[in-house]
Amino acid sequence: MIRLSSNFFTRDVLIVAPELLGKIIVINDNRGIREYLITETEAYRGTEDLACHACKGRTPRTEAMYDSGGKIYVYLIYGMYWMLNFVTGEKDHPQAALIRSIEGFNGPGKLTRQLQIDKSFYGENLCTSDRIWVAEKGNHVDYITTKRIGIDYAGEKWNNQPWRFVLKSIL
DNA sequence: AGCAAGATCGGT
DNA sequence: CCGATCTTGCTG
Repeated sequence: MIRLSSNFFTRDVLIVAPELLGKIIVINDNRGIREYLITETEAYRGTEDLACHACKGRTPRTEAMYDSGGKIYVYLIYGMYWMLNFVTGEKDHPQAALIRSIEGFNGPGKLTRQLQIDKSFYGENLCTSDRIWVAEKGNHVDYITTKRIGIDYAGEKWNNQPWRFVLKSIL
């Protein structure tokens, strides 16, 4: 398996988010080295996207999304769940792919509990970190797209973008 | 300083 | 359907 480098992540999130399907998140921590297959992602794209946190402007919380692709953007939601995002695109073009599911763990809050992801991963570089990275096996995947989950507040236009990507099968 | 909201989840 | 639980960002 080969670790994905920054040239994978610095492309547009609408390219990167679906391409993350079938890739492997590798975690190296006190429980050893573990591998998890990515099965579901969502794209959050720029200040125009009213579902993207960056639409509210640049704040300390969203700062990581303004970095160049390949960093980690994590935040706590509902006081309980860490959301794991991979920053994509060029510097100062805030975008991120939310990792919604990994094989065996459906749901963005459940997978971070399994991976032991928390605030300490904020800004971490997936291309150089020794505790988390993304690898590929070189297989092709089949997937479907749907609208994104849990963003009704963003209004009809953004709620209806087909920016959720779900792995159907590995070819 | 106070407050409202939230890219969720599990139990009624 | 509803509550848990707490950080963030906005208002005053």
